Amino acid sequence: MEEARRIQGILAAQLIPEGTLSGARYIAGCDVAYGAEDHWLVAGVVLWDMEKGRIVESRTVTAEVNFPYVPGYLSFRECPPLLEVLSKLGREVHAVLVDGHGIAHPRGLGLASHLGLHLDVPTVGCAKSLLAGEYEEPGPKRGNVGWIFLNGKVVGAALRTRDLVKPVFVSPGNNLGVKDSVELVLKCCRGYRIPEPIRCAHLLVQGKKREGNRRDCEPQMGPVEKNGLNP
DNA sequence: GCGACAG
DNA sequence: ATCTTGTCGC
Repeated sequence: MEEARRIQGILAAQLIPEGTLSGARYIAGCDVAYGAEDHWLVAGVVLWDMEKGRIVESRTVTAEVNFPYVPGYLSFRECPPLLEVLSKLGREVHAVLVDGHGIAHPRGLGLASHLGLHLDVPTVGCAKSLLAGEYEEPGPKRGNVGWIFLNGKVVGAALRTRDLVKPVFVSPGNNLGVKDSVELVLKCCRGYRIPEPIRCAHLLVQGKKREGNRRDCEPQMGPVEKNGLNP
């Protein structure tokens, strides 16, 4: 693990803290679901069309788990499968949203950042809880933000994506700034706390995991809206 | 040493 | 993350 930590230091220095999203239409959202005993996983990606507000493509990949879950080292576990599934997208991708942190990380290299160094588009981390630093409680309304501070710097924001609902923690991965990252996540939220691309990717991998997990063809009728696609 | 700790 | 159904509230 010391080796991984050393690598994070080297890679973090290569991050680009700025970029643009002008004209960004296709946003990829990705997530990972784990099988029994943490032996295998399902990585999935969904391409969200900002213009039409719907999914235009989705892919999944099943693989073996090759790294343990250790807080602060999530990227070594999820980057490989996520990069593979992302490479399967046929259409162009303008930005990537991922379940986890970007630079709001102990050593400045969260999953979104590590992933971003392998891609050529802006990446943004959107986590459900804080990993490092401290944050100011945002106001109660949708769109309200409270900055996340780490080592005296603003590395992200606690964003209220719905009135009176717990905020999500947004931080740039690579090739984008804090403000634009927050703006993108908010624009992707459609009535739920989690931005649509990531929420759909989550439903996608959960569904994939279940069908690969069941033996017979039992009548499956789930609450998963239309198989996790186009809400 | 003690507490924290993405998914 | 995962084990898991219905239920209370905005």
